[in-house]
Amino acid sequence: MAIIVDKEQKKKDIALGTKALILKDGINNITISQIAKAAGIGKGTVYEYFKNKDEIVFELVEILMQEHNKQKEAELSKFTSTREKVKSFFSFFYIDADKELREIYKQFTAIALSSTNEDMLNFQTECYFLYEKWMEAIIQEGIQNKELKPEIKELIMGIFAFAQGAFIMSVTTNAITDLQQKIDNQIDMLFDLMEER
Amino acid sequence: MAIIVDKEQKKKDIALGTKALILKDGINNITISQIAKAAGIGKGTVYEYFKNKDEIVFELVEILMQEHNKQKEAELSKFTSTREKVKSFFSFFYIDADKELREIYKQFTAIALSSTNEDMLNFQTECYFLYEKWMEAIIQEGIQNKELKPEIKELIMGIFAFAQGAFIMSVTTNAITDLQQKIDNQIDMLFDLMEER
DNA sequence: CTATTTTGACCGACCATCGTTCAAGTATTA
DNA sequence: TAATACTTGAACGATGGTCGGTCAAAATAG
Repeated sequence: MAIIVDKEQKKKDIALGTKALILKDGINNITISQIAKAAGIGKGTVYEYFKNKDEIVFELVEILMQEHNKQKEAELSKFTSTREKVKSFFSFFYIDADKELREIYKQFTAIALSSTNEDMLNFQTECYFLYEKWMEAIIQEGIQNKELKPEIKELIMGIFAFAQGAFIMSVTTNAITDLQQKIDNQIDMLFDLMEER
Repeated sequence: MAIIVDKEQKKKDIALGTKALILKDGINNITISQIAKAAGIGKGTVYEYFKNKDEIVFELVEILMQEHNKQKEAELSKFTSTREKVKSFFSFFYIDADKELREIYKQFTAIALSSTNEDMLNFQTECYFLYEKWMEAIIQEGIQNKELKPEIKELIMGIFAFAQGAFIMSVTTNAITDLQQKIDNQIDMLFDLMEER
């Protein structure tokens, strides 16, 4: 036997090594050669770890999302009011701290829309269910405290799609100038309707 | 001077000539040569009318959207209840009749997310404001009839983003099985909350 | 009316680039 | 040394995009 490299770790290293480049120019505007150079490996080696350029963005999203999820989980526990928890949850779409992940996520969404990839589908599905679970727990708390009417559940789940859509619109149109205001406002309206008084 | 062709018309002809191919294989999986062949012109001629492949999808979206908007405008006037009008408005995202436009729209969204193009941004912005205008008119009617509370306005505007987001999710995850049910349900919930009784 | 020139449309051979492959090479361990 | 694991960049093939040239219609000149 000879060297055994940790394939998963090396994938991560390569992806992270090209992160800056992908953020700056977008995956469609950079070449495999540039990627190899940025990651400090040979062109052929890239193909030992990734089938194509798109998969590198996928790997990056997975890494950064996982990190993000950890932070978010900690963050959520800091808030006491249900409303603030929900707002904090969706802050991903506008806070400056998540700017990089957001850009990668944008590029990843473009990829997901134009190719069909089982792994990507499964990843996105898992994310969806994870977030749904979180949100359910948050809401449940509010309902048990008698802060909220039980009917809020499905409405709040709709905020997932709303926030995603608003984000896409903010990128693809000039019509949405203040995404945070848009999202927070929607959450406030729903909570105002659903608060037990 | 020599022959003068209607450039705009020819652009449309070329785009429509490749529609089937783009629907079948996706713009990323076909070559300019294939496009030229499908449109019955030489490869060089494609570049007389389009800067690149993406612009052909853009042209197609413009053509089909315009057509779609005409039909939708007529369709909307057929419904009497505000709720049905709103539901009909968003049926674009699931009805079988709009399947083709939806596929083109999907590919176009991927393009819009990965490149920045002034013209595309403006087009999407115009669409957004047009639909907003329509929706405002529909809602206004309901408010004046005393069917609806005035507060519904902003909530319904949120449905735009919701529907867009739910559509994206239905394509990029396995979590959304019945998009129509999801959209209709959200509309029903909002209307139930906002109906004057 | 005919010949000549001008012009716009059209085209496909050509070029440069880039994704992908693979045979050769290097490093490590037994 | 030999076997194994991994790396690599030259080479290949495909494709997006360019460009010089052709053609036919229209304008103009004679």
